[in-house]
Amino acid sequence: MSSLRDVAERAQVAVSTVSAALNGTRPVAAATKRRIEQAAAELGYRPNLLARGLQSKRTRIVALLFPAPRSGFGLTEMQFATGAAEAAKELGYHLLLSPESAEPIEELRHLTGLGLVDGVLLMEVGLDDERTEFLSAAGVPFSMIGRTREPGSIDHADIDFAATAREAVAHVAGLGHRKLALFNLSTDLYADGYGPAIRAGEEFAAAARAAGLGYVDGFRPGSAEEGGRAFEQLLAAHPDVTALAVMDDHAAAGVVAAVAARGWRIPRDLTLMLVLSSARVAEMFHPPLTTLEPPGEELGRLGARMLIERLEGDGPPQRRLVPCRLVPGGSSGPPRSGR
Amino acid sequence: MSSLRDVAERAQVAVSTVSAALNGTRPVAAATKRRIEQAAAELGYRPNLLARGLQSKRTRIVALLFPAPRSGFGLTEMQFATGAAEAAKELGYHLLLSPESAEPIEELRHLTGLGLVDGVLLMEVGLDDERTEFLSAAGVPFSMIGRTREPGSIDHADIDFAATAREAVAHVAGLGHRKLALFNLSTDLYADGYGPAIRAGEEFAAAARAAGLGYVDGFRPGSAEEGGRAFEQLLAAHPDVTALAVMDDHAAAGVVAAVAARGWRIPRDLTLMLVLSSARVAEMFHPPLTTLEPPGEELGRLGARMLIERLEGDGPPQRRLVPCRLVPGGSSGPPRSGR
DNA sequence: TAGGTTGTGCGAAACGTTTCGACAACCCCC
DNA sequence: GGGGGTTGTCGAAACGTTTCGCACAACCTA
Repeated sequence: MSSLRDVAERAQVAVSTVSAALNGTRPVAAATKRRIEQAAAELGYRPNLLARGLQSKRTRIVALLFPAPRSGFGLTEMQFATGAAEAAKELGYHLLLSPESAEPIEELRHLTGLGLVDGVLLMEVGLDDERTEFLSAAGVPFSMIGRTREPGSIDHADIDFAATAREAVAHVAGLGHRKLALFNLSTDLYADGYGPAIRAGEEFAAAARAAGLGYVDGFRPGSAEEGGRAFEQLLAAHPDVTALAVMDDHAAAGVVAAVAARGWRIPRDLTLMLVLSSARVAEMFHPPLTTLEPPGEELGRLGARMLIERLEGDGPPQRRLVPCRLVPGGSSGPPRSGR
Repeated sequence: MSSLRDVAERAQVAVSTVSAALNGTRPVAAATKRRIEQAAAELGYRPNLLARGLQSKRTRIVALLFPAPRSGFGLTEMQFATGAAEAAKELGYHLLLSPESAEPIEELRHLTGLGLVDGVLLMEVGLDDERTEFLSAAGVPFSMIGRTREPGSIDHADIDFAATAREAVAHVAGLGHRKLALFNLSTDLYADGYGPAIRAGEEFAAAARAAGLGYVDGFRPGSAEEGGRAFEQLLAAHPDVTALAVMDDHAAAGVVAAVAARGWRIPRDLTLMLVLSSARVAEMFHPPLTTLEPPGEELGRLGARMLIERLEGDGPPQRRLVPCRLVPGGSSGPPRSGR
């Protein structure tokens, strides 16, 4: 690899002049500059990021803290990573994929102590997340995909659950339904204070109320079997429910099976929506399910972008909420008439 | 951040001694060493990776080249990334997630010219892959997940298609089936010379022949609709096929629907297997499909590990082939009797 | 013509490591 | 008690940048 010195020699100038010319950090005469640029091009010069980082204290590398995949992990989490990596690249940054294990704080201390990364991007943020406190205290710039209970002045990008719920409610209300039920994520996650589970629950309730729609809540099936059982219980307790939103895709599979088992058809007898799961999964069903697809890639992009903007200069804290995209499938229809 | 100099001052020794003591790179008296270690611990010293890399020409960072997600992207690709990141971490390395775009060679030139990464991990390797030639010529260490037509002496980890096919064939043969069909990946991928598609096709044919099993090939449905149609065509042309392996998960959904449409049941009338797709997807079906699940995480781990081993010292080129894991579902049974 | 103002380029220091030759102290043994 | 070997430590150079003070010429202004 050729270095700044090689370029300087070839262009017959001092090293510092080359640096200045290439970075535009201070004025250089046009002729000199041209000579330097040509020399650099001829040598195929690339600045050494390590040397640059060592001197400038800025590596232009950010880390994405990637939790150990829990069971429900899917495409969305991958999209966070790819979206963030792409956004970083567009802005001239690099993304480090840092798996997290059981000792997140210790690892964070290690990672940030290395001087390798300028900032950190957090995903799968809990309602109360010790990592945010650590990073704040350590003075390490960071942003979140998701959010804590009180994000305060921390940059974050998250799903707009309120808008998502409104859209879902409007969708079924527009078809004439009068009563909607929500199957939330599994009890385990819910009990952990998993943000999306909590917020989706709250916002669906609020949206239904605002729309004057009947609403049933409280089921949290985490598997196909539980999904089927929950569906039967739901109908037993609330026979007038005609539309159902399901957050766990396995549970949705169970519902589909239970619907078929009782001789019903979708969407004739039930309007079924998949919430926070990807359309790719929804297409696997027959008919393909109407889906509220989380904007994984965009959230990843936004998270990375706001982190980098914070690194470059400071503005007010940013918060970006993006609603899920409603992908109509074949599982939506008017409510079943009479009984 | 405290530096080596701070530690040296506190321990009352020279900087170079601290370096030697901490890295064990040359002997240091036990007492001195203890003093140094204590000083380091008290200061919470962490070596600066940039300075270290600048000097030693080794950053202990490897890049995973991540292609722009094509349509069929799924969990497996994510597992490559997470597996590789974890393996790297265990070995004291870091993983850079580098998205690829339309100009892979130019990007590769850029990335490797920066001096930031010690080596590169390639995934989604084509049968003829220009990236391998570039990297070889540039002298950049790399390994592959997947393989080119002629991997030669390049380290790689890939699916053991032969063993996978044998296992699938043995599975259905053991149930009494006499004739098996394979629905390969979509025509687009196949025509691109997508390795897994080609190799799976070859190996299934070979395994069936070796087992004395009838075998039908040539279908490449890439969607649910195409899957259903292919299934009807298959039965029309080969009514004696009783077992079917499908590689595209959407196509599998179409097959399931077509089976139901003609009043058949799985597994009573058809044994259906999903190949190269994840069990998580297979569970979405009713009944859950028997799956040959690709060892995504392990391949990621192996790829990273063999790259790092190559960086650390050299041995003979490594090749590791790992078969898919057979996850029995409810879609396997004896062949339908008579017609 | 003297003094100030630009415009341009240079050299040296610094970032935090690793590496390597030099060297002091000590021991052993003749 | 001095030569030769061993053991442990030091200091300086180097990696490839960026940054900053300074030098020097040319030009303008009074």
